[in-house]
Amino acid sequence: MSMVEAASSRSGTKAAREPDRQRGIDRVIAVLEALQRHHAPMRAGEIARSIGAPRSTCYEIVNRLLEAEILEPAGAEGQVYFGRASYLFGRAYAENNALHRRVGGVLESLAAQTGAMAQFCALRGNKYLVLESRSGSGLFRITVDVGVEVPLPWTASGRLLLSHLDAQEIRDFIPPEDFVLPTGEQLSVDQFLAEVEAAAREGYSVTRNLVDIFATCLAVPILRQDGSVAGTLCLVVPAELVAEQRRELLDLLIPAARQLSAH
Amino acid sequence: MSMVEAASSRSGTKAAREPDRQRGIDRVIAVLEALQRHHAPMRAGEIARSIGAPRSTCYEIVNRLLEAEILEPAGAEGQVYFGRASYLFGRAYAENNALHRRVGGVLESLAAQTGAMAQFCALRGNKYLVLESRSGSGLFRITVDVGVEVPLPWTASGRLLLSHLDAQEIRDFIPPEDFVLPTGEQLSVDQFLAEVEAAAREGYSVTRNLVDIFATCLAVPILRQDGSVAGTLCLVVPAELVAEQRRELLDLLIPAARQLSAH
DNA sequence: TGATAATGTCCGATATTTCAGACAATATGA
DNA sequence: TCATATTGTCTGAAATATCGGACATTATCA
Repeated sequence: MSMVEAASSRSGTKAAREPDRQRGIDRVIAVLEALQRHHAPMRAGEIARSIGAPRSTCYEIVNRLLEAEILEPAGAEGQVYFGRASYLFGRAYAENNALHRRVGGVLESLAAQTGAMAQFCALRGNKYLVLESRSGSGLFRITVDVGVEVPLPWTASGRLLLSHLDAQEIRDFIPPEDFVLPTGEQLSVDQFLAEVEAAAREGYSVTRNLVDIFATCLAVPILRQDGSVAGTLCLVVPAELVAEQRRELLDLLIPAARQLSAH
Repeated sequence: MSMVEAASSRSGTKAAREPDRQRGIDRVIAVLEALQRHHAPMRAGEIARSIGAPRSTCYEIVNRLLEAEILEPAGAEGQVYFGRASYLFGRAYAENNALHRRVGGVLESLAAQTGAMAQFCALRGNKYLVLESRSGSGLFRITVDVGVEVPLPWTASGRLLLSHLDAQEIRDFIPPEDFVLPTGEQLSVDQFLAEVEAAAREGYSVTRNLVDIFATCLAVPILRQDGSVAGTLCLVVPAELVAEQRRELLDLLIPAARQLSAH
């Protein structure tokens, strides 16, 4: 229920107009999520359009959030974006969350040892999300901005993050358009399901040339105490890998993820 | 106690009239600020007490914020703290804010060059706040957690952050109890005002043994285009400094702050 | 240049939300 | 053991914040 609601509020630009009038707190959350999705400063009017709220309401809310420094002016023409208070809330989260705290160091050492981009990823709604990343030493870098949502079928991690669902649930969970890769190619649902199953069996997932032309992505799950997947560690390398290189990287990645998993 | 805490919640704003009923959005903000001040997970009931809100209202709001992942469960006994969404909002701020982005690198190089703790600080309400810090190489480290509010008279930066106020305004601005140093010693208001004036004249401020027994703190202002103080850069060293050492550190600090100031 | 579309602010009515208090279920302590 | 305090959940009703729309300004563009 809440999942569906949250998912639709995140993905749906023009969600069905359910009640005539929405709760204030929901509007506040919608404003913040809209800004995060847009990933750049917006004007109050734009935000109102994007969340389907009356302009007057949106101005009211934005102004109050500005006062609290949760938002701040950003840009010369009345745009707003996240403010200092938001920053401090985020720091507080990172400091307090044991997993997150440990992830930083692990990513750093992975990036240093492999020269690749190392990332910590998780599920959010029905999308994949990079929560933390460290770039390797390589000249060419493959980056996904932290906080940007990406369709699950586009990523190696996506094959690991669905282990709590069965085949039918996965079909229902992922919107059909997400099976169209950024290259324009259509990924077959059956193939994806097979890959999800294989990933669960093997305990890792490797994909090639999915998002970018020349990139291999290796992902392994970080597990909670109950065995469910809390997130993934993943390495992105701008190259084909021979079997031996692949093994080497997995031999670094798997212990790293085990170290982060609840014992 | 709860009233005191609630009233002090952001000093200056519209503290005056408290109607028996508060806006939902204000309650949301109060909840988030209470958690940030407390700097640790809290239960819904505790939060209610700390912000002076009815318990039922507080539960309602906390539950909605949990759904949005702005808060998340933290601790075995129903405590909550900032969640993943808060983290992403904070990252978004840090990525978008030009000053903040540049500060990271500058602090790093200051910490590396001096071996001291380097911090980026600003004014928030009538308190001093560390927004970013990098620790030096030294064995003994002097740290203030990011996001913790500290009375202005306790810090070197505090002498620089008040340049927009005149003497009388400063007297009104800073609560009397803030002139009691953590050592228990009472700082005279006149002396503080003299130091503020000196800091403005010199363009830097150095304090000794204010917060901790063996620490010298050097701070210089980062200026906005209009000449007002946007924040400070500061170095904390666990030692007395002879004039020459002091000069050396200032010669690193001052250009660093100029580099960050709007040209 | 005039016509059209946005922007930011303000207002009154009413649908929604806050609040107080009751409640059962636990925790705490004498 | 009983008495007392605390927790999390619900409820109805009063109070207010949301909403639609109007209003001047300011952009945009034919």
